[in-house]
Amino acid sequence: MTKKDHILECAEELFAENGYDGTSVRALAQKAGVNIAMISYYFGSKEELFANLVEYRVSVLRERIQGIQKVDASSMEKMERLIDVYVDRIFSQFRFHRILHRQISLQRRSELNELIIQVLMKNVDEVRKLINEGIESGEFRKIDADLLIVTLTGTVSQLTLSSALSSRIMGVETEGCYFKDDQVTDRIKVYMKDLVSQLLLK
Amino acid sequence: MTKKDHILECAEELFAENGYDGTSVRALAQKAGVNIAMISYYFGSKEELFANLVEYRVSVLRERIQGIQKVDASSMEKMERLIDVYVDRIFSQFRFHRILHRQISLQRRSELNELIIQVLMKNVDEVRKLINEGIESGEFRKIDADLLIVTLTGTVSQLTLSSALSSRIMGVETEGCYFKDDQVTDRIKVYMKDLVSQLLLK
DNA sequence: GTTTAATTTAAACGTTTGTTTAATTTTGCC
DNA sequence: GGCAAAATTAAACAAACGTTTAAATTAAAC
Repeated sequence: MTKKDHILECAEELFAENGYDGTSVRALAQKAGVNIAMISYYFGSKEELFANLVEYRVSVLRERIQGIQKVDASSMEKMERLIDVYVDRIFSQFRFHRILHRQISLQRRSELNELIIQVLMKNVDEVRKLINEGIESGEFRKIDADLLIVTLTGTVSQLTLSSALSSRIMGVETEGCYFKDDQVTDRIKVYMKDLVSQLLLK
Repeated sequence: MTKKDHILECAEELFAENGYDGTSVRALAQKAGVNIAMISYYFGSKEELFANLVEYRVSVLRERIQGIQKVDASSMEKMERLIDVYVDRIFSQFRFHRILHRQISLQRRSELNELIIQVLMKNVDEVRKLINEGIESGEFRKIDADLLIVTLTGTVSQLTLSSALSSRIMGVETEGCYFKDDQVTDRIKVYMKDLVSQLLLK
């Protein structure tokens, strides 16, 4: 891992903990064990570092979902596979996911936010296609596919973003974080698969 | 409205837009049209102002839900009423809701975060009681009530927090914000009622 | 081994931050 | 009207911010 990547990893951790504005360049340099000038040297500015972090992570975002589409299976089987992939992926990159959604939760419109939304919408379109195919083939009942996507992403986002609250709701102790507890992630997957089958199957 | 309240309203707006760390005391004073020293004069510090804002808003949080419990109705009717109340309430205070969840999405544990979670958990407990009563009476099928709550709050949070994304998903133009569009809120309520009935009824 | 470029450093840059001061104006009360 | 309390002001505070500089060190190339 290059030093540049190391700085990005540290930035990811600090941004997730304290937010973008709450993280100073000095604190980042100290955590990464580099001189403060190295941030400007590598990235130009703090904001460019952030943009770099987004690009650093989103490149793998879409491929997984597209992989599901290609498999020859029923729409419900695809949906279940989607849930496995989605939950695993978000949970394994929960820090980045947290930063991403904290950023777009700011109302101010920036180019960075536009970029983030564009990337996420590509994934949304993939999922919507999957749901609508199920509806058109008659396998699924008619449902507001848009809002179902909001529910699926919203549920997972709630679990990752507000983990301090969610762990209390679920009654699981969160030494470290529950994302890495297989028992908990299984519980979430089982629940979400039950959710989509109840909502989609006739 | 007192001047103090006026400052809190302005703070709510700025915090929702730029985040807590992203909002300077000077910018707040300017928006509120008061001298910068008035913030310290009224609240002591920026952080105390934030705590004051939380208390300013959460006092009405619980009463509405508790009101539903007292009505003599079926569990499903209560759930539907809950959705109406919850969606209306969050949407009417979407700025505050945004600030609240942005705050607890920070991993650092502060007394303020503990306070927020405690308040929110009281509401969670009310809803869980409602669901579990329906299950015990046999009206509802057995379901992971904890995660259903995560889904309900997560869906609404996704709609309010990431409104720029959600509006794109739903395909609604968001001149101003869609929270005030009755047609959209109705669509959301209809969807959520369908969701709970599909998930809870046998 | 010398030279050139890349990397790293300590120090300082000018702003902006949250907060405080001390003087001034406004308000309410007798 | 006079007086004490409350409200408001402009100015300044030290500290922290993101960024830049120019010198020192390391690495690579010939």
